[in-house]
Amino acid sequence: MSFSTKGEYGVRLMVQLARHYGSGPASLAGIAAEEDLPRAYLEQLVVNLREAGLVVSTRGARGGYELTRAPETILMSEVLRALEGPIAPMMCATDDPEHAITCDRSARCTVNVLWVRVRDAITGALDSMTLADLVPPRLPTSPDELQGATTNP
Amino acid sequence: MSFSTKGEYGVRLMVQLARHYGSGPASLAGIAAEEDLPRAYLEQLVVNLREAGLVVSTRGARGGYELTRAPETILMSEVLRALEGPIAPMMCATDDPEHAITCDRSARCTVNVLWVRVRDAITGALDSMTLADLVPPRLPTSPDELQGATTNP
DNA sequence: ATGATATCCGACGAATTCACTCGGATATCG
DNA sequence: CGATATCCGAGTGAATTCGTCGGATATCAT
Repeated sequence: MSFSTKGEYGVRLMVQLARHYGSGPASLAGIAAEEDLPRAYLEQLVVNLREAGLVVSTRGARGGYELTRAPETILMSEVLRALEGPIAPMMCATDDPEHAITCDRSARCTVNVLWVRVRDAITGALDSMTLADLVPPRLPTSPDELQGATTNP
Repeated sequence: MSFSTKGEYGVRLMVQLARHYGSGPASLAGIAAEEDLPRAYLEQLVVNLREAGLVVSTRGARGGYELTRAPETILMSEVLRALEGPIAPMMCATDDPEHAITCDRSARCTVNVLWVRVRDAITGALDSMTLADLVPPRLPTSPDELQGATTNP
């Protein structure tokens, strides 16, 4: 019962992109270095994020990835769905109406309600957080930050 | 992001034991037949349930397994912890204080709060349900059920 | 006592998934 | 042109999952 590294690394990747939000594209090589993650593996993860429309890429030198929306508007449920597929603690309780599989036991199956409740609990928690909630706050101790940074813009 | 068949089969096994609760031990062979599950595999799962003190076994002919407590008092969180180990969507957010592993990134890691919230959501959902909630209600349509069964005992 | 029924226990194995790596094609900036 | 990136498909070693199998032990019924 756990998320894979796809979810873990992907979320950390997205947090980094959130930090760079508004300052042009960030390269995977840079993020891989900052987070100490395998670059080639991130390359695979980011495909899902791009296909989900959460990030856009610009190719070539000085290229990279950036968020398509402000971090405050990106729900963690969206991120994890993109990375790990539909949220479903059991195949008979999937999030995705497309992949909904009614098991042959559906009639007499009383266990289903358990998985549905667990699923709803998970999606509820993920819906309640945005990427912005995971971005580490800028420490106001550094003098050069007092220039443009304001706590109440 | 899903539970394994260990969790699925184990819960179904426990539901069957809940149905037989009070009528002596139920054999794995019988349950495997009722639920259409591989008997030899159930044998492995039930070890965890026994070690967790949720069931007791009686060996020999007419033996089997039975719940150690009433279904109403058995939380689903207990069942799934016995079957799948500590509830932890990520290793840095485990349920079990023994296995608590503070990752080396703990200081600067802002993502941890996400997994903790997800974990708490899951455990909350599992804590809110007991085995009794998953036992299919007896249908009152059968005449011979009207004898001893009452909706308000 | 004997045989049928069960749990108990360890080992084994096939299939799948995980967590990557590698090589090269394509696009863009300076 | 050349450095820097994304893009894309394929491959791989290790681990996990999902079982199976064989036999030892314990108990009940006859």
